[in-house]
Amino acid sequence: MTDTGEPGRKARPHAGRSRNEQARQDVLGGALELAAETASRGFTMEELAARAAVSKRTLYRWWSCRSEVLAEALVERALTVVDTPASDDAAADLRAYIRSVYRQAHAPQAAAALRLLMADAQTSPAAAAALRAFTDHRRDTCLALLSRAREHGVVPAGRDPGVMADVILGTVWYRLLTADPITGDTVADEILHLLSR
Amino acid sequence: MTDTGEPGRKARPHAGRSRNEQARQDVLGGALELAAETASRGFTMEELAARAAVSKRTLYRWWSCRSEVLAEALVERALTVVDTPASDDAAADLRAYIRSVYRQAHAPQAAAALRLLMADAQTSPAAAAALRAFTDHRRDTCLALLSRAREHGVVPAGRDPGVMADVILGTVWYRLLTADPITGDTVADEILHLLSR
Amino acid sequence: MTDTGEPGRKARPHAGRSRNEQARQDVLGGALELAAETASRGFTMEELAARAAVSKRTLYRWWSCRSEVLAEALVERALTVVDTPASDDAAADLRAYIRSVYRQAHAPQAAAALRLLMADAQTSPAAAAALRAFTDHRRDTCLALLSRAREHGVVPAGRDPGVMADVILGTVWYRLLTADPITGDTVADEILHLLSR
Amino acid sequence: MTDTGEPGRKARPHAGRSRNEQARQDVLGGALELAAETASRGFTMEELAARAAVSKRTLYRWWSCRSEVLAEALVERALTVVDTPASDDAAADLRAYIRSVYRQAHAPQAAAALRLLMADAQTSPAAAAALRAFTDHRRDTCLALLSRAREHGVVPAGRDPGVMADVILGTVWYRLLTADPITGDTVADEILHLLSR
DNA sequence: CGATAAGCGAGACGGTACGTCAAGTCTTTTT
DNA sequence: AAAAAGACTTGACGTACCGTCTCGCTTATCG
Repeated sequence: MTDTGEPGRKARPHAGRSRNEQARQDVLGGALELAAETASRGFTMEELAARAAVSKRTLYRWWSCRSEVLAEALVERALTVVDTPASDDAAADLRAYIRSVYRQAHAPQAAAALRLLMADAQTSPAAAAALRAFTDHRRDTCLALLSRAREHGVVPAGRDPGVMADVILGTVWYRLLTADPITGDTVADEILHLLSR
Repeated sequence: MTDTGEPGRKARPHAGRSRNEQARQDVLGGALELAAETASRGFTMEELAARAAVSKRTLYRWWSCRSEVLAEALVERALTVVDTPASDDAAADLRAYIRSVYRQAHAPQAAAALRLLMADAQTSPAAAAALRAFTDHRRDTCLALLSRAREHGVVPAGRDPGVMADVILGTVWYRLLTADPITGDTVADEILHLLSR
Repeated sequence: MTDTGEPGRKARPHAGRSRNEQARQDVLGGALELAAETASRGFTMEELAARAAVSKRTLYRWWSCRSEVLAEALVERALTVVDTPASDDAAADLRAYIRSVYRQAHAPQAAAALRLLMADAQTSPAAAAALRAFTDHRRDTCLALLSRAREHGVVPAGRDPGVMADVILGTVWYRLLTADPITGDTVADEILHLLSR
Repeated sequence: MTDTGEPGRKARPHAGRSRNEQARQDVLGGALELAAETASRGFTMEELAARAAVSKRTLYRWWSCRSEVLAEALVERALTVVDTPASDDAAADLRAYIRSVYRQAHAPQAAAALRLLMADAQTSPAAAAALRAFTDHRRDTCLALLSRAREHGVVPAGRDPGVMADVILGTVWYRLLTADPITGDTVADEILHLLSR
């Protein structure tokens, strides 16, 4: 192959076949779809391979376990992206954040994926690590918003911010895992009320 | 036939060999021990059968799945019993309850069993039902205490009691499932602070 | 223990409830029925207990295995009794005997029971012993008839009587075990022809 | 490859890992060994898997039941191949064939395998089919030899060839199944004598 | 007649093997 | 090198039947 007109020069001249991006997308999308479709029983790696029309070998070449696929899918599809606004109104920012977190627990695919991730985390250190990446990141965002909120007197200064973050995130996880439907923004606002002053 | 009170009725109060209570206890105890010992990976029904020196057939005769064993073990061993005091001091009662719930999340066997139960509940309707029995019961107790606390002005009247209960229980579940250690009564007291007034 | 001076004394010739003859008949009859009904797969002791409305305990109290039940059933129901005539005509006697043996292989219950017996005999010494009781007895009868037939010049004198008996019995067993239907007395007569002179 | 006549055809003659021939041989050999070693009780698929150092999954992937393994082993190892000579002497050919059949019933592995096959055939349609493949093939060979023998006046013309074949094969099966030892070629020759003229 | 002892149904029990399933690895061929 | 296809080991699954063992009758015989 002469490859005459390729301006973007590839540094490695000897690097074999390149990764199939389509297959990657099929796997990530398939994982989310399967998670939602098989919500009551979970899905297997074999099902995922079949759904994505990908060999098991390819699956395991790029991801070590189901949780890793789920984690990457959630990131890739921006399903766990929550608003982290930074307006002048610290109270409104915190409210928007909490609402965003609670709304996400509604989205079928994200909800199903998160539930599987949490389930796997209980019996697999690898899954626990994958889950931890989420929770830590989200907790940091929450703490930052709480910090600003405290500076502006939105939340009381004497309370432990870590506990407040756990209250915000723990309550939504609990509802998610026990399959309680959360309708509207009412619960999110109620939580904020409890933490305010 | 004399048997005046029950004409034509065959009493037959017993039939066949009676259930082996020792085996039952061995299974329930073994499940809790194994849950704690294999916390990072979970245990199988075969492991449990071997540990309890019981045949798989006997295991499945009485329990349909791991979750059912765990649920019964938690009840049998009173590991989920929390204080539900009813003194004159509604605030003290609520505090004692919350502390009790959080302390329980410390006990290695109860904690491990609850984590497995929650994990199974995500992929098995049967496990979800077994888990629900706990959460519903505990939530009811919590709501009753919150109700009294509200009457005595310990917690604000305007807030949704359901959300408050979810905050109390959700936060401890979240810490339990993400394997964060909770030391002392500080978190419990902090939660109560947030809900008070 | 006092019983000092009673060597070889039978303390109690009989005590306790006597055996239930009805149950015994139900088992023997049920075994033959089941053998015929489940000819293509065989039946289990549990099926037999259910069919005879008898407990497994009772089954195993009187018979050690399926083959023993079958053997007793065949004897009890006289299903393996073949004509052993002793008329003046040695040739007619032998013919009648062979026809009787071949006809028996037609009777559904006897045929099914014999096939199971032979199958069990291949993997169980106990069953092999039970089967041997039949084959030996039948072979003896056959040899006696052959001996008289030889004396009367019906069959040649130079041939080994043991082999002739095996030819007569082996051929019918072979047809039975390979599920080939044997219709009428033709095969029996053909066998006799081959052995005659 | 030019592949001129098949436009647009996906050749794809092979894909994926090829079957492990060593494992196959280990299974077939192990089956025969086990059959001979455990002649009095039979062997299980689990024993065979262990003996052949092969997983149960692989066993069941290629063979549906024990009988299928045995049948293939007998064919593969040529243990059921009998001489089918076609010399000028039709009598000698028939004699050689019968002797060959009877000698085979001596070989410990073949004998044990055939006994298990016959036993399974009584309680499993699949095994019956596997057995039938043997018996039919062998019967055809026998009938062909008998036909030639009849043409040359070795056996009488008036007799049913099917019955003669059953006599030859049935007698050896009967001796095999009732575990009677057959020594030397005497029985084979005796059978031939009975059928001759 | 009451004690003794065996028979009996029901069914729990420890075992062994069953045949299946998913996990994760490895090999072959094609791209 | 990556990929699809698929064979492979491992180990757990949940079930079936085995043969044994209570359990609480019932029923016959004998002291």
